[in-house]
Amino acid sequence: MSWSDERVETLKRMWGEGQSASQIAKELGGVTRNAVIGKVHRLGLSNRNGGAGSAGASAASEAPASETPKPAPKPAAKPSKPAAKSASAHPAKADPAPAPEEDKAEEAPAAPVTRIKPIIPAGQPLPPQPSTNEIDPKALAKVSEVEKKAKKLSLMELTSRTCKWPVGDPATDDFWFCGLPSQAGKPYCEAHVGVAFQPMSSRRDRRR
DNA sequence: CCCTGATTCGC
DNA sequence: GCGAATCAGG
Repeated sequence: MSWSDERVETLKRMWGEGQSASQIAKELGGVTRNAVIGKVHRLGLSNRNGGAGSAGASAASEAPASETPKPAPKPAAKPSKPAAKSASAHPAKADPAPAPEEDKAEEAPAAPVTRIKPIIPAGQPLPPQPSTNEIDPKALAKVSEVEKKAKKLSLMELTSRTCKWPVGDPATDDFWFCGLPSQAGKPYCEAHVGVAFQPMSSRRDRRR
């Protein structure tokens, strides 16, 4: 397999979308993630800058970017999920979130999305915006989505790499663990890691 | 343990 | 130029 123009294009696109090298390799087929990474480097787009031509030119100091101009209002999320405290306090409460349909440019088989979630106000292109953070709304939305396809594992079915996020009330029959694949040493899947580890900022105190 | 990207170096 | 092996995190 060689790096045909098309393949390189796909590589660039996916890399730009923030896809991991292994994902790209899998998509392209016939190459390993090493090959992908190697190519990425050779193309000089190892860093996620690439974009905006402006190659070379001054490369002295980087803008500190004190504040990201994000006009996106915060739709008072409804976080009932507990934030991992010190080293105890396990979350054990789940509220019947409506599970909004989050749709990306991924393969969406047949998702009758009737309700669109206008998180982004301005109707601009909105390319793969890295977004500094802003996990709250998104993370919560993802959790809701995730809980829909959670494997609902029982305690004994949990393995080293299954998400151990508890859902439901342990006192009822409606209790299970997420069970989705956790990634690295973390006890939770990506989505739950997102809510478990709050930036320690955000709502100082909750209204109650 | 699983994953990530980064780098090296023989080809 | 290519990519497996290796390195260095998480």
